Amino acid sequence: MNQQEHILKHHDLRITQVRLEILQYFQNNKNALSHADLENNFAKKLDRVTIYRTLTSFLDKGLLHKIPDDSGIAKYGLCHHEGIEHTHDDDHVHFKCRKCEKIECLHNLEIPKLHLPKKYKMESANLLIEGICNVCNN
Amino acid sequence: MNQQEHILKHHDLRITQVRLEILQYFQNNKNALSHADLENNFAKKLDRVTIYRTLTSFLDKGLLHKIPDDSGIAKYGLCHHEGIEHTHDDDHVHFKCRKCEKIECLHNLEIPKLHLPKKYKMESANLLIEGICNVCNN
DNA sequence: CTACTTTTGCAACTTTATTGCATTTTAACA
DNA sequence: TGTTAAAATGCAATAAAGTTGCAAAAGTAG
Repeated sequence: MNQQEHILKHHDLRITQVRLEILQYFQNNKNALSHADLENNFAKKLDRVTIYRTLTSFLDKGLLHKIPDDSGIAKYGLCHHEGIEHTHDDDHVHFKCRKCEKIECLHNLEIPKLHLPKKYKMESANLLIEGICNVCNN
Repeated sequence: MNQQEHILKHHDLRITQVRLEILQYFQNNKNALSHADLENNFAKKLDRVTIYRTLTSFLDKGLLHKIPDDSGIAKYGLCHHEGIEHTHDDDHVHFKCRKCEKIECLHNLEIPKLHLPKKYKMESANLLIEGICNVCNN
């Protein structure tokens, strides 16, 4: 059983050709991907609906997370605890470049603690930073 | 000239019946609103397209801001410097309730400073916190 | 009031996402 | 390994979200 198969198994997902390919594509790509990105990449090869359903099941099983974005188009990124055991990391920092429009996860950054108003209970947090990324900043 | 008319004028927007009503609706509603929310509220009264275009022009003129959300549906909230002069506040903290699904702006909170990796330039930041809001937390 | 510009509503269309169902693939177990 | 039950896939149809072009109506400056 190779690495990807292991990851699927570990997330309680059946091992299928489609899932292996989509997982691989996410692994090869450090940026957040939308359904449209996948559809283009797998043009003719995979059905639109299959891609939607694969994204949904990856999401349900905690292999992917949704990335909040103000574009109005859902984007997804790998959760970075596929290796072996790890508690789920609910907090993410994402960076969206104003120039190239790409979104990436900044895994090494932590969201600072914050004091919420009374009776609010925080369960997760997502910080979206916009600006110019290291590639475009020359 | 009443308060709303003043706000429109101040944002370089023509004063029209449609805009006054939509602005009023945002003012009466402390939560983030989607196009669908407006469409329901103004059912039959306003055209879908007019609502889209009004949202867009409010956005362009800085009267509304988009709220990043992982639902894949664009949401909008009032920028809180309509009163008189004020520099544009690019940073927002939003709270989304897992129960009632409502999103609200937490105006009094500030996003803590963060140290970005080399060559990244930050221009704005949006923090989305999910959990249970004060109303649902009983 | 007039002339000009912007906004609105309608119709058509594109893009994004969902649902139902028949067929194929996966995985468990004899 | 072959058989079977359950889940995944592809296709067709449909729904929901967002956009474009154009003519009529409303707003604004002189």
